[in-house]
Amino acid sequence: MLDIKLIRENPEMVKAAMKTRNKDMDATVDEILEIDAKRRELMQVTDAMKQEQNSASKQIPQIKKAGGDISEIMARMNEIKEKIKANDAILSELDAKQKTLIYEFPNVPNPSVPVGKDDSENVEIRRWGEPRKFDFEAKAHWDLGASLGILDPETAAKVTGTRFHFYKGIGSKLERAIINFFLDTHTENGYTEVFPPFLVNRASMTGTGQLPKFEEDAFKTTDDYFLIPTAEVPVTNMHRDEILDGSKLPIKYCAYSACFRAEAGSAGRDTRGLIRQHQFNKVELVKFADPETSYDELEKLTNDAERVLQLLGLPYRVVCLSTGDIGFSSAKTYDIEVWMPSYNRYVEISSCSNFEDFQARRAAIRFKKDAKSKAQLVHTLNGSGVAIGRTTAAILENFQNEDGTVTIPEVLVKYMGTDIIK
RNA sequence: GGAGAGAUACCGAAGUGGUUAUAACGGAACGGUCUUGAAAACCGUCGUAUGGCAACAUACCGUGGGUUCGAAUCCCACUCUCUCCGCCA
Repeated sequence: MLDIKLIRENPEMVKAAMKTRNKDMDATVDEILEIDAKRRELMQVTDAMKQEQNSASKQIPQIKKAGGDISEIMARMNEIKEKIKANDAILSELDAKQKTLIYEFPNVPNPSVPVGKDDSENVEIRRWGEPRKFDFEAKAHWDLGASLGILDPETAAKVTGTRFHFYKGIGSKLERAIINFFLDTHTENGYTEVFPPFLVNRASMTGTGQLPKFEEDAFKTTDDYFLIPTAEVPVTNMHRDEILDGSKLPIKYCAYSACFRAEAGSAGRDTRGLIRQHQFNKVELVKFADPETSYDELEKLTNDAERVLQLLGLPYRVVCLSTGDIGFSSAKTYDIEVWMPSYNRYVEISSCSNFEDFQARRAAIRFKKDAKSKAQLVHTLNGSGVAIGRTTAAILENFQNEDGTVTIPEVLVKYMGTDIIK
């Protein structure tokens, strides 16, 4: 969430920033400011009454002890008591209203983000590898999955529903091999591996920005636990309400998790294959960084995610999302897109973002530069490193052979115990 | 699932209706004295948020309500943690 002081002091800047996101938030900004002014005014009046109440409460026992008359003071206290109660009720109402508005208010994009109306104005930063030219008719991964007997959406549809998969045999092993390869690569690169809970509470979902605005996108259990849409949620919230040691920054985690997404509003899109599932696997990278270096850390994090694709030999490109396409909580996002022959285009496989202090303010994640300095908000970053299901799809499609077999990338052979799927 | 104990600041912990909750006491941390240096000892400092130009004020004892002129303390509800028993991958 944004700092109320930022909105208070730079309302026009905030309004303009929201317009670059194609969001006219002028009325909301004005409403927030109006509530803020009312709140502060009432707060001053009420605090003064509380002050009177506090000092009177100290005098009462002394007057009583001295045998004085307290009836007059008591009458005044009774009067004040009611007023304070009434004011506090209004104040908490104003607070709640303001909180709702601010919690549902998007982040301000970083000035380096290209201004654009939607994904068509994202800016390509670099490409790696060459999309393969097939001298035979290349199959989509769902067809390969069926012919090789390793992907089974039909049984999953019976057991659960659409947008779920059974992986079978060597296919299941491939998914597992990719997870292990990614975790090994990132831990060798200085990330601490964590295995998080896949269910989190409401406070955690609020901390990273999924709630309250996007509740319909989340799966919720009967006990008010939410299935995580990404490991970003449990891992970032590990340090919720904490003050971190500045000398330990940046803190870097990698985590495997299953991810659960309702995919509300994407009916009819990517209905075949592994691209858009209600449950998918992902290895996530999360960083807690000093604000002074967080944008360097974003570049490094993106490179770290790219590295696993390079090692696999999968062609990809990196795009910087325009203001019209970046997510609610993000200040800047790079998407990594892998070449997917069946789509004949690059498809998102990772999203690397700097949230600046947007999540840290919600989740109260701070750090002290050293023992003497005041606690300040950290910058949080994360990126997929990378999505597993889409990697499986990309491997099947990019490394397929004319006879319907699939060649396993060199780096995965030791995890697979074979160099071919047939 | 049954029984019990607990939640106070960075950590431990005292406080059971007012008159020291910034909060006793101990430790950690920070500054200093001493020392060639370190340790020890001694002295000092050592919460957060909000509002206010400031002086300062207010709020915060797991969370939310209630009683009271006044609540960490009394009442109600809830959450979480720990111990024992049962069950269980």
